[in-house]
Amino acid sequence: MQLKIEKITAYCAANSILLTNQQSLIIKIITEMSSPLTANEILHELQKINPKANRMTIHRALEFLVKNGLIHKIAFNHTYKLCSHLYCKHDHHCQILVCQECGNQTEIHHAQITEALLEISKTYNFKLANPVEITGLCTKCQMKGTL
Amino acid sequence: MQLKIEKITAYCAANSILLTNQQSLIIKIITEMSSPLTANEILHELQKINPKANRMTIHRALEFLVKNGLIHKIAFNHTYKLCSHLYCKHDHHCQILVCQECGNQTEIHHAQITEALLEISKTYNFKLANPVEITGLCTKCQMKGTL
DNA sequence: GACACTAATGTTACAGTGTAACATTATATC
DNA sequence: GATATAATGTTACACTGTAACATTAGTGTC
Repeated sequence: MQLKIEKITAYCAANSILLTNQQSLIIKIITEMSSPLTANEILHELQKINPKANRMTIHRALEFLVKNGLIHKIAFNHTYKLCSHLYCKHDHHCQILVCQECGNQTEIHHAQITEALLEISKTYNFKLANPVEITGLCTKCQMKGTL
Repeated sequence: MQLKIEKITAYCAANSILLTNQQSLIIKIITEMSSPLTANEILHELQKINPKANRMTIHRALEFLVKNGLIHKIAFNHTYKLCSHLYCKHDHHCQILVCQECGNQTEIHHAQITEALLEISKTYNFKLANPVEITGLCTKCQMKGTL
């Protein structure tokens, strides 16, 4: 965990990103939680430290963090998670397998898809954002369905 | 336009999907609009015909239509659009380029990505849903950004 | 047709996500 | 310290979606 925080600090320094206290707190909350969090969940955590915090606090910070590439927003279930660029070697493109049932997310970096995406980007003159969300059913939830 | 409606009817017949009047109206609204609609936009259209219609009406119908493969829900900007299976030859997998700025959507069927997705599905035992949303900036909005 | 049963729809109330507009507080710069 | 700028707090709002229950419409059985 400490490792992740250190990498975030290093990343910010390297990209001259200045985090305020509140922004640091929020990214710390996201880092420390094992699963992706919704804005509300982050808010509840933050309010334990800063009772004045409210929705705006969260959304402004999240917008900032997303814009600076520190976290991903997963549109499918409105969750936010640490961007893996910060603690793995993969560089640019990532894909996230999102389970429609349980919301579980698996971040992958698949060369074949990445390559295809780059081709699409050229063909359609479409500037790719990250990550690509691939929705479906995880192994567990497929099993549940057949019970 | 008429063509699309006919294909929908044929698809429903072939898959023994029975649409109620209201469901038919809603899919007609989605079909007739050129761009993907939000639930609210569909509601406003529907209320012109059925003033009693409300949010529940829409969401129940949309859920039904999504489940039966007639329409896609685009999580990124909460819009619904006709599923292209109904009027094109492509069979299973489709990808949608969603512009983060203007919301414009381009549906594509890219063999390379489809192939990669099938591989991922096997590797991770992940049952794919449709479509894959690829977010980014469309050509127009890239231009705007540089002005 | 009367009845029961089921599915669809209407109604009300709520929770969650996100933004706009403006007020206040911190922070930096001179 | 005065001033400008950025961040945060506050209030109010719009939109998306669901839960729970009431009502209506449709279907089959007798």
